Amino acid sequence: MPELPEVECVRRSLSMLEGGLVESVAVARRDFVSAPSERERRHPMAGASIERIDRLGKELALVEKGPRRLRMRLGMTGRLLVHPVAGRRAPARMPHEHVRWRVRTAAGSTVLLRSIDPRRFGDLVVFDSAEAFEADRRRLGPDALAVRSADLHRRLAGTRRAIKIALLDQGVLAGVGNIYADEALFASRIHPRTPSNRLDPPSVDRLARAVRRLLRRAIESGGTTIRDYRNGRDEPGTAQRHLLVYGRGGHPCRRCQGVLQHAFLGQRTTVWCSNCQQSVHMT
DNA sequence: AGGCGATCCTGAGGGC
DNA sequence: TGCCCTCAGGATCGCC
Repeated sequence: MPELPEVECVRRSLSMLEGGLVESVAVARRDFVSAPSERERRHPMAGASIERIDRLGKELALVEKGPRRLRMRLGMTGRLLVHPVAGRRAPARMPHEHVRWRVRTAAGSTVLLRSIDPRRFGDLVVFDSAEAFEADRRRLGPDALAVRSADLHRRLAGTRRAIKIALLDQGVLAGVGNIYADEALFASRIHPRTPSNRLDPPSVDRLARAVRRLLRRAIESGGTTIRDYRNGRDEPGTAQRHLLVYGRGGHPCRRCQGVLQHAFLGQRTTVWCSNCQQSVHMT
């Protein structure tokens, strides 16, 4: 469920971990973790000296001052929560808490990082080398927050798939999900069924600008919370207030007052305004 | 190549 | 109140 802005807000809320040391790890659900060895699967990132938490698209990575990398994907319902540990007693396991790390921070306090994911569409993957991690990351296209118009145009020129489908393909563009895809297409006045390779450079430029602006503003609002999303401090965001089309099928368009259309496209609910987004005429 | 369906799961919300 | 059905912010795989 979290898309790029939500994942970035989680990343920022984990900043106190940078420079910290992983003192212990407890895995409650081993099938939530993949790793190159059974030992690492049982104790992912044990003993790591944390260099930083980084992000590409919707994927986070815990990077140690050593060869290991932990890829963290939140799927639809994943959360990463950090909170201080007062005293020696560890808090009780939360429902669907699959892994917890005890971290001694650079500031000298002790915190708990917990991975919680009810639906388990997310996952945790340990890589034993920077090279293996980088190879995995090559699946992903450019980060949507900084995508260049010319780059996006080149990637869309090679496919006839509907633009809505292409935007959701993380190999084309990393970070856009169902909410921001619909919002960006509305903002740039592009019909979701438009074949990607039929978008001219000015249209792709409007789209790229809309994607960057919407994601940036959503981050500033702390992300979009429809139901589950919370950052690492368990705080919801407020970007849902700015949504113009997502979840509004059948309701009036904010721009022209016409009725917003909705249909399934690529197995995802897609909402658009057939008056404002006319780049393809329905047959 | 790409469209489609199934799959992995749990929980919230609506209708009756 | 309770039960059943539908839907959900994601990603992958196999089949045609």
